[in-house]
Amino acid sequence: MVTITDIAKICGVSRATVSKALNGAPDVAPKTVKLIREKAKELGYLPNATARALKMGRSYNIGVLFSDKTGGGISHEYFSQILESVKAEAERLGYDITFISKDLGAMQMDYYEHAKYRSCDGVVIASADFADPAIIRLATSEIPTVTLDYSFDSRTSIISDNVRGMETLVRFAYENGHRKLAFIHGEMTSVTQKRMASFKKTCAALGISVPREYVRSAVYHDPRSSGLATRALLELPEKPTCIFYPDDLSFLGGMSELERHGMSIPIDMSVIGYDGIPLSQVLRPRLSTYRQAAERRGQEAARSLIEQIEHPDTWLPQQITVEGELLPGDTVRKLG
Amino acid sequence: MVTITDIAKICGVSRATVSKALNGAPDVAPKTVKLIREKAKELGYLPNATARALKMGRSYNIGVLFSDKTGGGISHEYFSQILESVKAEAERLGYDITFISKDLGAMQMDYYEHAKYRSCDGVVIASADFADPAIIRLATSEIPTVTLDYSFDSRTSIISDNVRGMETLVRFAYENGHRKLAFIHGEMTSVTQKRMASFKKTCAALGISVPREYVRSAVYHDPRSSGLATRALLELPEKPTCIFYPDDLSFLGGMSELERHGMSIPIDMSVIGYDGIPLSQVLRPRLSTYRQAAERRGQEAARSLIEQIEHPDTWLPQQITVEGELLPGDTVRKLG
DNA sequence: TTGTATGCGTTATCAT
DNA sequence: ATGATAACGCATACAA
Repeated sequence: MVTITDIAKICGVSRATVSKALNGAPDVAPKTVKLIREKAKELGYLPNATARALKMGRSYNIGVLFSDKTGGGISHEYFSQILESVKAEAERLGYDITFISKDLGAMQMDYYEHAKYRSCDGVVIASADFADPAIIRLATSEIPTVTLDYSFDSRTSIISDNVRGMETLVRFAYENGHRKLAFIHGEMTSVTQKRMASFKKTCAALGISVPREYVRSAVYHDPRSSGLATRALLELPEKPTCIFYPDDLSFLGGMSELERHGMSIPIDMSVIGYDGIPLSQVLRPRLSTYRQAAERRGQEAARSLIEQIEHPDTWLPQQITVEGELLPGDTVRKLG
Repeated sequence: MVTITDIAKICGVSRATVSKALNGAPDVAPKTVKLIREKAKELGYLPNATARALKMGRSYNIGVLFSDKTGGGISHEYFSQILESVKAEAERLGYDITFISKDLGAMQMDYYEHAKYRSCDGVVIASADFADPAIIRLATSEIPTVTLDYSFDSRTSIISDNVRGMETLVRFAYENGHRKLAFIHGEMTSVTQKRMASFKKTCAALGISVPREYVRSAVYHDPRSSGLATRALLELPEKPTCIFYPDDLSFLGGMSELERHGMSIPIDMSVIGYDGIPLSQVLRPRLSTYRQAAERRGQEAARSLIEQIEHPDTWLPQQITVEGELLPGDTVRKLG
């Protein structure tokens, strides 16, 4: 391994000078800089991030936290899109990313400890159970953090406009003549609460009454449970004309169930998803859904986290709302 | 930050003793160990991976390389499954993972340099363009590596049984009475070559002749291009009875195209995918495909890489083949 | 403009 | 059984 010491010897200067020259310090003679840079390149010198981190107290490494428990593991398209955009933006700004988890090998540590252990400059918390004490510990620690879809006091968060999103979808169904709307929701997180409240509020504003039995619970990203909820809805004496699903993936469970009943979408039943993952627009008919801009959200998360890391003095916590958009698709039938 | 120096002071011993006690060295008095461990816990001491890495020359950190160019970005379900399983196995063995990419921030480095810069103990190379000089440099360097679906000389690789997989699928179609098989393939990688060769060889063995125009090219994980290929097949005077797609996701493009032509699967056309991602079995009808055990492959990759890192003396390069399995699904019609 | 000295937190060697 | 010391590679305050 080539170190600055090697370069110093060859160039006949001190290590300090090499370090300065390589880092663009102003107080080194131009020709010395040139010589050093040339030799460094020639020898294939590479800075050692580890040593640099130890010395500077900055690792240029940010943690990313995906707790799979919530059904938001990285293999779900929506979250992998977020991961990919966080990664891209972080790398653009010169940071690497490391996954933060519980229990690394034999040592048992919680999220906070893991992040400290790896000297992460900050952590993006995506898809986690925000009631978990371990998450709370991390999010309220001295480590800079950014959370997605949940706000901790005096912390920055990237919030999707769940209220507006759901309102948009309900109005879309309404404008297409639907008055019997069924709502299948995921686990009771704060996101779920917002969407459900917005659903009910918008319905009320439009003069639509939602019977108790039109609201069913399921699990996010789990087609099976949404399939069961769909079946229950189809067994009602008075069926809805449009079903809202917790997310696009969950809709697939409903799709199967509808086909099993010999029903065609949207002729016999209209459906609406949430998320707007690429898959939803590849299906035929295209799913009517609300697109949460995953890339923009991941990018914002990384950007604002690094902003906080690099300018802690001028930084202020904020809730950044990233707006989504309606993807009309073809699964909501126009009712006479 | 609590360091061993703090603990040493409080316990009235030297830093060396603390280090030994914490790492379970045999030459420390049991009661000293007890005292030190207690105080460490009390103070909330955490080892510093950075300092440890610098001193030991081992980072307990492995790189993961997904080059997006190949259309195998992490947001594709198959690759995110691999990522997730690599992560799980690495963590189980006490390693963190870091993404390796080109061009970190302002500094431009190639993959090899990035891995060195972060002191990775090894790298899992998944989904890359193996003709890329930068990949070759990394894979033939002194850094331990494991590749997926491509073998470098004297390196270990995790190979999926593409030959057997394709043979299985062709025979499956044959047994269901199909004799007119069309084949849509992805970009010409070594994997593609193997699958195509196996397709043709198996057809030949079964006495099936494959007209030139039944073989079309598309792009992996790109429904659109497979849709176009499908359209071309449907315009032939003599249509095939069964279409093979490059992968499950690509099939979705074909699905749309078939529906546009008013054709129903599998009544009017049989189709076969590849990969066996969860999505494929959520669709109705269930896709007939070949499941590559992504989790097992990711796990094997991590396991064998760490094996190599920790026991370089007894380690031997090997090609590990992970077998897949036929998922019969319901998209291949039984022909009279 | 350049060099010297020091320390970041840890582990390893060799005395004591 | 314990401790003093050096070293890993780097950046920086300060001296020259």
